[in-house]
Amino acid sequence: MSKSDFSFPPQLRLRTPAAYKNVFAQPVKSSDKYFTLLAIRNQLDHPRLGLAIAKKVIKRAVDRNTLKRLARESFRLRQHSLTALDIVVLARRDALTASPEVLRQSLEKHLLQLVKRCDS
RNA sequence: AGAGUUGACCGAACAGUCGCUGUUUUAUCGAAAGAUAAAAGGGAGGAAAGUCCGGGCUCCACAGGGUAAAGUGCCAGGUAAUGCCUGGGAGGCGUGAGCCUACGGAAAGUGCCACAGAAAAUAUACCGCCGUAAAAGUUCGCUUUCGCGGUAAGGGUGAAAUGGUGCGGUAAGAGCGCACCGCGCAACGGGUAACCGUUGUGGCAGGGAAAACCCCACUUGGAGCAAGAUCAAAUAGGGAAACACAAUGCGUGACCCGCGCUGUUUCCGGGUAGAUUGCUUGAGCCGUCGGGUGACUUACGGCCUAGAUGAAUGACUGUUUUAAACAAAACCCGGCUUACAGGUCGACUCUUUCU
RNA sequence: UGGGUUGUCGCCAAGCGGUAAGGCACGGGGUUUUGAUCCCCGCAUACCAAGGUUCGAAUCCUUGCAACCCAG
Repeated sequence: MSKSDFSFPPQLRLRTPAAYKNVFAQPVKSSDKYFTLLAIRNQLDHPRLGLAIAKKVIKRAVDRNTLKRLARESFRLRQHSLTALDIVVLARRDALTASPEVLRQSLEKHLLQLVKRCDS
């Protein structure tokens, strides 16, 4: 966390299947009817974000992209309050019908909760 | 003014802040590969969709031929190619502009047409109609019954019944004859052709269905960028190329004929995870002048217009006819089909009114 | 992204152009002291959708919509 800006370079993303597998193995969970977030502590000095928006759950490509953007934006603006965590965001079916404002609040809440739980 | 027909186009715009992703330039670090920073400039569609067709590209197979299978189906042209497009013909719909059509062959063959009906395709004879032998009855006109023969006008069935209408003709009838229409054949004329017109002639024979099998003509090798290529930890063992070639057996990507293998010589790596590449300059776009009825196209000039890889276009604020539809590239093109708020322009038709 | 398969009552399913079997479930009745079993009756409700071919389509053709499988 050397930078003080809100950028979102490739280092802050999960990039390999192995990294995803690691998160899915023994995660700390936080979920509601819109999203399920999984997290695990990593060995780096910054958080990383992964997205798993299933085609089976969200049918249309436009909706999938919209949800991904929401999740990235939320992560980007919150990254300084997050510790060294690998986070994966899973979408659920109800996220399709919810408004962007509700989804954003949901994501913020989950991120804060994950930080609290991983610390404890 | 109203109601339509048709061709083409747009697909919220602008400004600011914070972010994402390629490209170029500069600077710093570095032996290099490259990394970081700054600036400039680029960054989803008309359908990017469905994957219904056609190609490019790549690998496999491949002398070539035959069979099968699949597709297409009026004619001509366009095109890289097509099941697409254009023009023409024929049939149908609409007052019209215009629109629609899987539109070859049913006398090459096989099969099918339930129920009903006499008969569903070699026509047949149930009720009728007509003639007539015999018998019975008789008011001597004829009637009835049962046979035989003729007939396809009428009846009823059915989705569909073996040319239609009229006149003649006949015992009753019948293309039996005639006229018109329809159909077939031939000649001539027009047209590249599909086809059209005119004349003559036959004398009516064989309904439907080929999106039943099929016949005829034409087309098609198989798989797909997760194709494939390069570098290359691990692991297992040989692998590759060239030349020659008889039999058996084996293999062979629809099948068969066919084809390949074994022997000799030469060379040395192999290929999983992963990385790089394929990856965007292309049957490209725009314009002008010619050619063509048109689809399209010759020549010339100009332009570079996404290339990601857990996968980029977003968020916030402000203004404007206001809360902006359908919808997201993943190798690339040409079509088709389907979805779509709202809007712009051109051409044409009909109705009403006015001049 | 590419390749392929399938859609028939609430569920499982048969159906080879001629008016949609069967089983389970469900409802009613009978048998039984009661229940199960068994028997009888019913189930107004089903061919994924829209066009086309045909006299007639669940079946043939075209287009679309869903669901599922495979490669990775």
